[in-house]
Amino acid sequence: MGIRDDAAEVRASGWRTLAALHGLIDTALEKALQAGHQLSVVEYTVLEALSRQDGWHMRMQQLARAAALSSSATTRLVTRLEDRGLLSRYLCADDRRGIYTELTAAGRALLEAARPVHDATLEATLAQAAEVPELSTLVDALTELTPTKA
Amino acid sequence: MGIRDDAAEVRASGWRTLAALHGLIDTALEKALQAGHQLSVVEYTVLEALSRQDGWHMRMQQLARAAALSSSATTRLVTRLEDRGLLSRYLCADDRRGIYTELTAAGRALLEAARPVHDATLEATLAQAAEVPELSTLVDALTELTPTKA
DNA sequence: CCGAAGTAATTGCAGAGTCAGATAATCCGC
DNA sequence: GCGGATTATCTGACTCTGCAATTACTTCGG
Repeated sequence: MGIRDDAAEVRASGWRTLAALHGLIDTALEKALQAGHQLSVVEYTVLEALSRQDGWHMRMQQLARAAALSSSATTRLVTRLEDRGLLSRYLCADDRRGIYTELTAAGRALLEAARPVHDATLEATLAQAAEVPELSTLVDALTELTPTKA
Repeated sequence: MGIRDDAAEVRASGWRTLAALHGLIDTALEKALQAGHQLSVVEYTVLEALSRQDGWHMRMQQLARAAALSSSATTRLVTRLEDRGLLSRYLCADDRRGIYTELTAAGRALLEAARPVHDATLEATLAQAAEVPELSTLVDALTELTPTKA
């Protein structure tokens, strides 16, 4: 029981804070995107990831990593989006096991329509989190991160 | 399209980083706890939250907040844990709508057995994340947070 | 060139989450 | 102290996820 060292407790506490902030943002985005455009956060993430590959395709596997999903979940997610006409699948010539996905015009349009909602919600939620003592430090750290391509 | 300001992009990028790190840790903990003690991360979180109320009960609602779950999910989660004999429910005398939950001896024992696995996995995963350029800054920030009661 | 091993995507199944609605108990104005 | 509004929990219907098994294609040693 008391064998636990301080460092472990610090890490555990940090992890709880991270999880709390993540949950807060995730829930807020989920509601806003759902209400405004019938999009879940993962769906938005996928569209966004694809758009950043501008004009380019992405394989299912890359998409799975970008969305932090299993490949089976990715298959179904892509199917849902394809059914809604937001992206299209096509076999790739050089490796016919692979399947590429590409945004359709409708997909791009929906993404651009949803982006302001996403960004505004994110900003508002971060501001709100900054008011919570336990979260403010992490929020500050987050906004000072050097932008990466991640 | 190009109307998006830099600040929004910085926030979006930070959010992606946060989500990536969260996903990494969550998945690692999930696997480790599942493999070692048939516990999911939320289940561990609930046991841990209860233990920090030492000897004290917690209402379903508090538990729901602590685990970032809906109340219905909390009901089922508590039911699962109760079926495994890890905690017990009991009505509270002063407000008979409320239901208190309390760790059983078995629950405490399992938690103490799982804690080292949890802590070690957390440490290892953070170390691993620190090696990833996009994540290292956030990892550093996280380990320097002042411990809170959150 | 052939078969074994490895990789990409999909599908069946079971577990766990949300929302909406039901039930039960408390609180409050009259 | 009675009826309506509120609050706490639970249940039913449905969706999404991951794991394990399946199919299809590529790669590579002999």
